[in-house]
Amino acid sequence: MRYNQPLPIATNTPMLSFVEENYLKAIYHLSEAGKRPVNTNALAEEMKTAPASVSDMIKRLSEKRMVDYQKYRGVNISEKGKIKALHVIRQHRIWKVFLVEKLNFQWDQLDEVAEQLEHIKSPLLFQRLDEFLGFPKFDPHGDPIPDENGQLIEKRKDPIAQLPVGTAGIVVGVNGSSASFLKYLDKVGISIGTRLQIVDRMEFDGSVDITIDGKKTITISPTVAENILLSEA
Amino acid sequence: MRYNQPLPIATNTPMLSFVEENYLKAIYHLSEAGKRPVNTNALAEEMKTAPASVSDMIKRLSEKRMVDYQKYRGVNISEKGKIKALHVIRQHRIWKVFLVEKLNFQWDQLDEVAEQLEHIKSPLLFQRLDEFLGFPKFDPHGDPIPDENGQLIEKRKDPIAQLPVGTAGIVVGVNGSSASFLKYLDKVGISIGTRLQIVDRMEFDGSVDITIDGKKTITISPTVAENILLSEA
DNA sequence: TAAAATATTTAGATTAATCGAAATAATAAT
DNA sequence: ATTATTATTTCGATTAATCTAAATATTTTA
Repeated sequence: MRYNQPLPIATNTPMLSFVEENYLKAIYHLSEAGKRPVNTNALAEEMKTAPASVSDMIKRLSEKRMVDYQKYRGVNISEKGKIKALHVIRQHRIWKVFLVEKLNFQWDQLDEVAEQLEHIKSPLLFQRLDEFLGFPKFDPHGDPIPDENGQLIEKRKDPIAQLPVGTAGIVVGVNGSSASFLKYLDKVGISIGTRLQIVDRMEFDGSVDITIDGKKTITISPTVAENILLSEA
Repeated sequence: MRYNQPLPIATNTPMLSFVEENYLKAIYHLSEAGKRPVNTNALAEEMKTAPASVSDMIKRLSEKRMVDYQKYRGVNISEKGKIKALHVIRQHRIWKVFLVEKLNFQWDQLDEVAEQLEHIKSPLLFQRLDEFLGFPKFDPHGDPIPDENGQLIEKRKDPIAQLPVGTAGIVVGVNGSSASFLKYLDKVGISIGTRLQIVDRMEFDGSVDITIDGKKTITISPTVAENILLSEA
């Protein structure tokens, strides 16, 4: 079926269908995680589709030089494919920032919508949206947002619980997404981008005292400390 | 090809593909404009597709009870189809407001992107977006935004040039979209939602004096008066 | 009202994406 | 080094959307 998608703006990389983009994203993620060729079954699992479908699609992506593929040998993403994938990931993460910061979405409502929005074709839209959001570097899960060229400044992100007393950093994400946890963070004034400093740790239970934005100091439970991710800054 | 679209949230109206939605929108618009059955050729023209494709698609939409159709007799949108169409139109216009108000898009860059965004499936997204934008009633072209139920409060919108002296109203749109015209409007402080009053009209050339937001009064040329649309309020 | 012109539909093909079942290759186990 | 197991690919079909060319209707015009 034809997509009625607008024509490519800049045809440096050829236009891919939504589905092709999703495969590329999955291949990228799986090869980052597992390192070395992605096997058909894993991809089928990830894409919730039959292995036969994966074989078909991989063949087509290979013809488009988006992946390197040899029969029975699994698939590796190509340089072109990587750029494409990072492009989609960039758009996905930018939308997530928008949904959380501007529309007050909760963590667990994000992906369903972002997975649709990420495929919108409009460089202008993303430039403007990026600007509107203040050029965010991390999405609400603390994952880094690649730049237009697919450059991705990977920074360590560690739970407060694993950092030494004295460490200062920016909140770049949280683990989990329970509504009550997010409400708690909201109440104490912590969100993505908030600057925290670890001022003390109680040895007997792992509670931590933190200073928020250099203003008030509060004590957080070990569980909370485990679930707030900081990045040096 | 399958869409990988998310499953329908509320399955009161069945899930339609992007393309089906676009046809419905076109049928709705054409039947509003021309009144009475939409003929195949007109639809083919509107959809930039072959008449044969239109026949095929109409048959499918008819099976889904989205249109009433009899061979060689043209097609009428059904009640179900109308609701669907208005839904898409609502989403299109809400996005347009967002693009102009938040991302500073120009009038002529709007439709290309809005036509992609309008098909996103997420009631929550549109609730929140609507709220974020302050529940706008008109899009940047002055077209009314249907509510969630497809109710559409049609209001007259007339060029200033055609309204009598003394009339007050809200700017609900503009004709045309030249960059320089928009820049001019911006300079004099007129945008969607601005309240204007017509205080005088020069008979010899049709220039009009208007008061902007009850504050300053300026004179606009007949051309400008022709291209600013007011709605009573 | 019959012929000419126009509009619409059918028929047969094509492409993207999918699937299940059968065939084949690779890997693990004896 | 065979055999058994598992992974992967091929084959044949299906669905949505499209197309061109040919066949029918409808409408217009003489």
